[in-house]
Amino acid sequence: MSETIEQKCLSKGVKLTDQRRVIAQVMSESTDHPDVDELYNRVSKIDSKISIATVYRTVKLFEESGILAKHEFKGSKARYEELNEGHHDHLIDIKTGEIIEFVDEEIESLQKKVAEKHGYTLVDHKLELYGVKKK
Amino acid sequence: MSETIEQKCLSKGVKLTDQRRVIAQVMSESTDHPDVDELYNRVSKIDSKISIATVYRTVKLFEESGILAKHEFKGSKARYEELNEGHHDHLIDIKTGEIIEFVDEEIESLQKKVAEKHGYTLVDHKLELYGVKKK
DNA sequence: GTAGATGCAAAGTATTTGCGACAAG
DNA sequence: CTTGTCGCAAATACTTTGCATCTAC
Repeated sequence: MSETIEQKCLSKGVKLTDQRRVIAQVMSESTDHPDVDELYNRVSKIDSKISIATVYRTVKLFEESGILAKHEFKGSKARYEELNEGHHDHLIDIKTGEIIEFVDEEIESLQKKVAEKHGYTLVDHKLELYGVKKK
Repeated sequence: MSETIEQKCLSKGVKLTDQRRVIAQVMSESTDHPDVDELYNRVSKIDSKISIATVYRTVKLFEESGILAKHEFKGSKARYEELNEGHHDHLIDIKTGEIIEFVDEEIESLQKKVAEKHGYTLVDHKLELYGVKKK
């Protein structure tokens, strides 16, 4: 098991409050990719006094601190997931909305190569595959 | 030179109006990837009576008809570009916002392979590279 | 002639922010 | 103590929509 979100906050100098601890806990326990509304719902069950403004402020802060990753999949709201060492991309089922995570080293290295070819150093990338389940 | 947007509308059964013709013309002449506001500005210079609601309605219609492609690059507004046969992905300069188009067949086929491996048929994908210019 | 398009302003979403009260370090 | 955070409600940004009118086919 790697560092918890709380530990990451400490090591990155992000002040911990009760609200942030609850949000961190909920994100850690989420295996899906909740949007802010959904996250707010889950957080509210633990502490109903936390406002949605705080949830917005916190996910933004965590994102800027490299603790959470924000995804804006096709035409839907922003969704978040915990960022761990293992980078991965997403395959989205366009029928069900299910999200599958995957890693493909070959694609990763080709991306770097493409950027280099155009005189750029690759800093970040986004790869989303949209598909339908084969019968 | 390939089909104009007007021709595409005709072949796809999209009714042509003066407003749509102006929007089509502006998009054809744009070599960048304008957002709705910018498109509205350009369109207004030709016909100042066209409303922004019509611009929104038209880009949506054109997108659904496969005439325009909508992109939602990191944290910015939706941007549009004309869709031609040649599919391509984007390399975005994170310093200047400049957008470079590229095609890499190898990555394309690997994407299909990844989807297949997970039991999916690839329907669509999004690949964005973010980089900084090398000195 | 009729179904669909337009302009306008009002209504929706998603997200951010000003401010006074409050809490972490 | 002091700086940053919180909750609240209002504000903002982007996009959609109801309705009366108009237009392409």
